[in-house]
Amino acid sequence: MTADDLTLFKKRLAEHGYQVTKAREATFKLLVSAEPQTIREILVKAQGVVDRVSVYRNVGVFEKIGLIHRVHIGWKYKLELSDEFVGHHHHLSCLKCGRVIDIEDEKHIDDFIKEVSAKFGFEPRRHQFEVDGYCKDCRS
Amino acid sequence: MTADDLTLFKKRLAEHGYQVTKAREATFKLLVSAEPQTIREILVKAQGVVDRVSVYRNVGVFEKIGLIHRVHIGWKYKLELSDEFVGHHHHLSCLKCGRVIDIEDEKHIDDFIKEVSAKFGFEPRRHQFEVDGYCKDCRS
DNA sequence: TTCAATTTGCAATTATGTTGCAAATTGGAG
DNA sequence: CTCCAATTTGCAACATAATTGCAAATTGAA
Repeated sequence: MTADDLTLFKKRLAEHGYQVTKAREATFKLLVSAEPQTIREILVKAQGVVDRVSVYRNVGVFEKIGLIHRVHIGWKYKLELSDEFVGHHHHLSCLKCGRVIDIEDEKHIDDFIKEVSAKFGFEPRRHQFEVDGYCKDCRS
Repeated sequence: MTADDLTLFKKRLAEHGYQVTKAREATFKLLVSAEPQTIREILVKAQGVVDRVSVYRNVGVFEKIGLIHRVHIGWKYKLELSDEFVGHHHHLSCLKCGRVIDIEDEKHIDDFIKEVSAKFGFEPRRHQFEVDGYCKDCRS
């Protein structure tokens, strides 16, 4: 993670009236260390450093202020940094090996969202797109 | 639900070597009664009729043989009948009132999946697309 | 440095999902 | 229709995930 990421992180917390604490900084760094990852993976890494409960609570805070979001990959959800850190993208998720491939697209998806939102008078805020299947190495 | 739906349901169970039981039929009817809905909502309705454990087990069976699938709406997952019952579609989900609007699209999404799958040698099996935002009545 | 407000960690609780097993149900053979 | 092996059910117990109350510690602003 870059120094800028950390600065932005602190800025966002302050903007929303949250304090910058050791637990929050540590938890954020765990989130950045690999992604997307499950809450379970984060809890394991947090062992002895940040309490389970604080991890849950702060992940909740981070989500609320838009620092991270949940992506549903297969059954479980994983946590991922928000677009301002990693850029907007979607996922190809391998059903066999679990590999996640980031994909970009603004044309198809955004066009579609605009079109359908206009049709229903809907005001879109977030979207998620995910494709499950078999990656190059796992297809038989 | 139509009589045809029930017939198809029984046919699919038989095809996969599963018995048609009262618990399964009751659970399927609960699934059809509203959708998409959370497992929790189904468990409440199943009170005194079908045991928790059997609901979980049969929902698992239904998923496995493709009668239903999970859709991730906001945080939670909901259960929805598969395409052969309700047709392939996606969702606009209201962050305020929870309303779910079904939307159709084959052009944008399918084109994009084809394009990106070819690029990465990926073999797509399922996909999910969801837009969260505010519906006509809830936008301020 | 001081202090009110926020946040943390712990213990306890609730929610969600799973497993083993005896009893009941199902569906096919006769 | 009756019988029976195989499947399925419901119960109790267990496992895992997430939340809550509260005293003690930390934070940041004066």
